Amino acid sequence: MDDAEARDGAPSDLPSSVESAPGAGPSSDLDARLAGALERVGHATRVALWRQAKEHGLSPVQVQLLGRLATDPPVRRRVGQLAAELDVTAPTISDAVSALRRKGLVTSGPARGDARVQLLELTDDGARLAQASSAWTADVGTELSRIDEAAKVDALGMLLDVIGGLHRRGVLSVARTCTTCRFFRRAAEATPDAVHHCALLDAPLPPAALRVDCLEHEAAAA
Amino acid sequence: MDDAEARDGAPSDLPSSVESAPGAGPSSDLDARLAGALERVGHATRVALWRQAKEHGLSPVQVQLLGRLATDPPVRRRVGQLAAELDVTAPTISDAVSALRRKGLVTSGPARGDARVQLLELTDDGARLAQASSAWTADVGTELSRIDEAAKVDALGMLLDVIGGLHRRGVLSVARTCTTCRFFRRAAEATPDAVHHCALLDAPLPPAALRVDCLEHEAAAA
DNA sequence: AGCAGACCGTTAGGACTCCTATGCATTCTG
DNA sequence: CAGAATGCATAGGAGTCCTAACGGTCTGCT
Repeated sequence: MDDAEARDGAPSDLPSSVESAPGAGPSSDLDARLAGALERVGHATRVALWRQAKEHGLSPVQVQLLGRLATDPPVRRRVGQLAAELDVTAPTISDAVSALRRKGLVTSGPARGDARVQLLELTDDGARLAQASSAWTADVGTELSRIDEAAKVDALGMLLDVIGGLHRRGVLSVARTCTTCRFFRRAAEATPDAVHHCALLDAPLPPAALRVDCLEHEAAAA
Repeated sequence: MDDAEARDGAPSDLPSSVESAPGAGPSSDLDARLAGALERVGHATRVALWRQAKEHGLSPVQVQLLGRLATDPPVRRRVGQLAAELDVTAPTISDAVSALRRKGLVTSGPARGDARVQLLELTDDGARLAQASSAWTADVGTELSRIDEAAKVDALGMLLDVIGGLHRRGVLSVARTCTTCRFFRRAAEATPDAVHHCALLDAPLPPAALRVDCLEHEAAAA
C-alpha cells in the first residue's frame, strides 16, 4: 500500500533493530519496554480526554475539572488544590473555571472563614456532564474486564509503586494513594499472609483494595 | 497546614467515601482503580514531557518528534506517519517540523521516487538533543528497577493487551506492538510452556521480549 | 497521451492550553 | 498594627491543536 519508502533498507537486515541490549544490566531492557508501554497508554489517555472534551463542547482541562469536582463528598473545591492535582499553574485553572462558570456548569463563592478562597461547586448540569464525560474510565474499564484478575491486582500494586516514586521525584505534585498516606501501615514483607492496613479506617487493605485517589488521604512526611 | 477548610465535614464520616461498590460486578471496582492508576501515570508522562521540553528549549511535540526520529534505522521519517503515531493532524506536525528545521535539528528532502513526500532526518545536533531529552524513559526506568521482575513481565503483557484493545477501539491510531503484528504467532493457551513466536525474525518471543514499538511491525488485518 | 481524482504536505486562521509577571484582597506573624 | 505570606484574578505571549483551503505529484481510466 503505502510502504513505497517505508523501509528502504532491505527488510531482512534485522540485527540492527533488535532491541535487546545484552550487557546493559539485569532488566534495564525490560524496564525500558515497560516505560514505553506506560508512555503509550498515557498517550491514549490524552487522546481519549481530548475526544471526550470535543464531544461535549468542552476543553480538556474543563473535563478534568468536572471529574475532580464530582466526588461525592467534594473535597477538592479550591482553585489552588485543583491546580496542584493537575500539575498546572493557578491561572490555567482560573481561566478554565471562568469558562465553566460562563457555561453554567459550576458556581463559586467565598469560603466562610477565609474570604480569599473560592469554593467551587457543580451545578446540576455540571454534575450531569461530569458523569457523561468520564467515559475514559469506562472505556478502559471494559478493555480491562477481559484480563486475568490476579494479573490486574499485581499490576495495580506496581502502578501504585510507580506513582509513589514519581511523586517522590516531583513529577507528580499530588498523589493521593494509599502507599503515600500517613495512615498506611505496610504489611511486613517477611510474613506472606500479612495484609496492609489503614489506620484511619482501621480496616485491612488487601492488595486489590488499595486506593489510587483516596478522599481521606493525608500526606505521609511531616 | 492548609487544611483549614479542606474538610468541613467531620473527618470521621467515612462511609460515604468508601470506594467499594459491592454489587457492581465481579471486578469492575478493581478495573476502575486500575484505569485510574493508568490515567495518573499517563498524566505523569505528560508532565515529564513538558518538563523535558522546557529544559531543552523545545515544545512537547518537538521532543516527541526527535524521539521518534532517533531510532537506529529511521523508519518514521514522513510527516503523515508521525502525525498518525502521535494522533494529531498533519498541520500540527508540519508546524513543529518547520520549527525544528529553523533550529537546525532536522533536515528534510523529497523522497526519491515520490516527490510529494518529505523525508525527515536528524542533524547531529538533533540526534544529541534527542538523546538528552529522552529522560522520561530513564526516569521511570530507574523507578521501575526496584520492582520485582516477574511482576513487571506480567504487567508488560497486560499493558500490551490494553494497548491492543485501545488500538482496536480507535483510541490509538497506531500500535506497533507484537500482539497486533501480522508476524505474531500466539502460543496456544492450553500448553503452559509454549511461547509466542515471531514469524519475521523466526525467533521465540518470551513474555519479557514482547515489543512495544517494533520497527519491523506490520499491521495484522488485511 | 491526457485528464480526473486521490494523495502529501503546507499555509491560514481561530480556540484553547500553558506559562511568567503583575496586581489586589485577605490572612497570618512579629 | 505594619510587613510578609497566601489565594485568586488579569494581561500578554508562545505553543498546541483543530478545520479549511491550496498547490504539487502520483495513479488510473479512457
